[in-house]
Amino acid sequence: MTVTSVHDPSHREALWELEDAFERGDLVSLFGRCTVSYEGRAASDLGAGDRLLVLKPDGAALVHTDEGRQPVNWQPPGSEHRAAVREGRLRVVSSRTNPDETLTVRFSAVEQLSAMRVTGGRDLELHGSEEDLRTRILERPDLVEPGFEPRETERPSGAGPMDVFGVDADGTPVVVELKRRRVGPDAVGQLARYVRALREELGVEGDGDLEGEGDRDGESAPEVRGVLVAPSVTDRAAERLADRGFAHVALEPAPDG
Amino acid sequence: MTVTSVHDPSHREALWELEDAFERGDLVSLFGRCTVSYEGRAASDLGAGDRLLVLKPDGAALVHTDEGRQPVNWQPPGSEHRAAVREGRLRVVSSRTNPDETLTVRFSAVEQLSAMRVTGGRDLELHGSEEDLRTRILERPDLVEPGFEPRETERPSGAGPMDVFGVDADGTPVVVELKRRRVGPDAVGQLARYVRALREELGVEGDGDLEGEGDRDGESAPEVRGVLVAPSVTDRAAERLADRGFAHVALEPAPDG
DNA sequence: CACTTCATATCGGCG
DNA sequence: CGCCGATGTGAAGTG
Repeated sequence: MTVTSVHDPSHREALWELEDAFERGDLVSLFGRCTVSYEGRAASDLGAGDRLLVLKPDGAALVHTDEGRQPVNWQPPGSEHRAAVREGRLRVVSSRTNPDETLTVRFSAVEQLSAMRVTGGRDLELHGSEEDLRTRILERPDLVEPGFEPRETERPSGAGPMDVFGVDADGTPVVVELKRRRVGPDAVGQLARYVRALREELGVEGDGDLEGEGDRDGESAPEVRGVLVAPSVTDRAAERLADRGFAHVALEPAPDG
Repeated sequence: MTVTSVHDPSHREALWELEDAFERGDLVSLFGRCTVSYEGRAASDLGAGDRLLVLKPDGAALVHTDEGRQPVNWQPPGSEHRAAVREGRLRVVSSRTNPDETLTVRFSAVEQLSAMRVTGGRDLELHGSEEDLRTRILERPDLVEPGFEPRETERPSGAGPMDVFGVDADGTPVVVELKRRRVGPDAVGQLARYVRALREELGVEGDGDLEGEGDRDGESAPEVRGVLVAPSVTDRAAERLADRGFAHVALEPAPDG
């Protein structure tokens, strides 16, 4: 039997089933009327109501209401689950250290408890990620611009690793920042940090990070260029790109949108 | 009866129960052997295995394995759930528009199905958020620095609303950026954007965003100051704060850690 | 709607 | 274990 299920169990029955399930390493689903409290990185309290509590053998705990993709309360993997009957209620506690945090669920009534043996694949094949975008660019560098030559991915810098480093048709160093979706100003800031770090590393004067310094329009170009590759950018991001003298290349992770 | 539960149902039985549950607006929990595919913002495939599928009346769908806080696949609230029996399997499809995306779960065998009527509170009382940190500072501005006077929260600027705007003991404008936990360089970039926008708005020359311009050490101070309030900062963030001439104030959302 | 920012973000990779 | 950045991030607030 891969699933054990009890309907409207007493707290004692529920406790036995829970402890057996923990022992077996089963995935547990508990539904009933409960209150929830959390203390750790923050603190929270949730009044009485019907919720679905999922306890995973890796230590994860999820409290779900009838709304939202996110659990209303949770505990990350690596926690330890314990159960007991106290003051006429079934108490389930999940806690961990580093950081210290504890989730406590107190059931006044359990309406359904299921313990399930889980087997089978967990490996998800995902397509359309930033890595796909990088692969696409390495295979067809001209999509960034004619004459672009990638030299290195994850190239280290004083500001962290840059997505793609290369040179343009003139041999000028180019820092490329990749985003799989439409981006805001933060991505431009990220690109700017890498460009700045590389300018310092190469001892390039550049024209700095400020707009309107006056020596960009015309002949003097920055000696390290920044290119943001993303499907699209917000207006604010576009302004900031212009300020910094960076380019935007509209490109999706996959050939079609 | 607030919970309907069936063990090892036939696909037909499961389908009836599912359709009834959708009709009633119940929360559904389905466990069994299945494959999962998604297509939308990205695309993914997941081979056969035992998983827990949760279907919420608000349109959210969650596929959970025995590991991780996050569902291995999901569909956001606002989606529409449909079920059918096709090719000897129970097929559950959840889809939405804007963006167009579809989650498909195909069960070769359903081992447990529960439909649960959910009532009761969803309102979580949370403490320790950034808003708590703001409240703390507004009540005790001296925690930022002696003589600090908050003037406005969420003050608009060309770079978006700043957390707290005020003046220091000398009457110099101060932009305060709040973070509830330890921060990296991105937070400094965010603060820098606000400071810069305010300098432009006030027509202040300032000393720019670049370090080493030479006119900071000594008499000439920036005419708009930036202060980052957070429990702690990373080394890289500290460097960047120093570059920009910004201050860090170590403070937690709540009086104790 | 789009844009921006917060989150008990979670998660993975690297040093 | 801390730092850093990606995520089909999600969710809230605002214009």
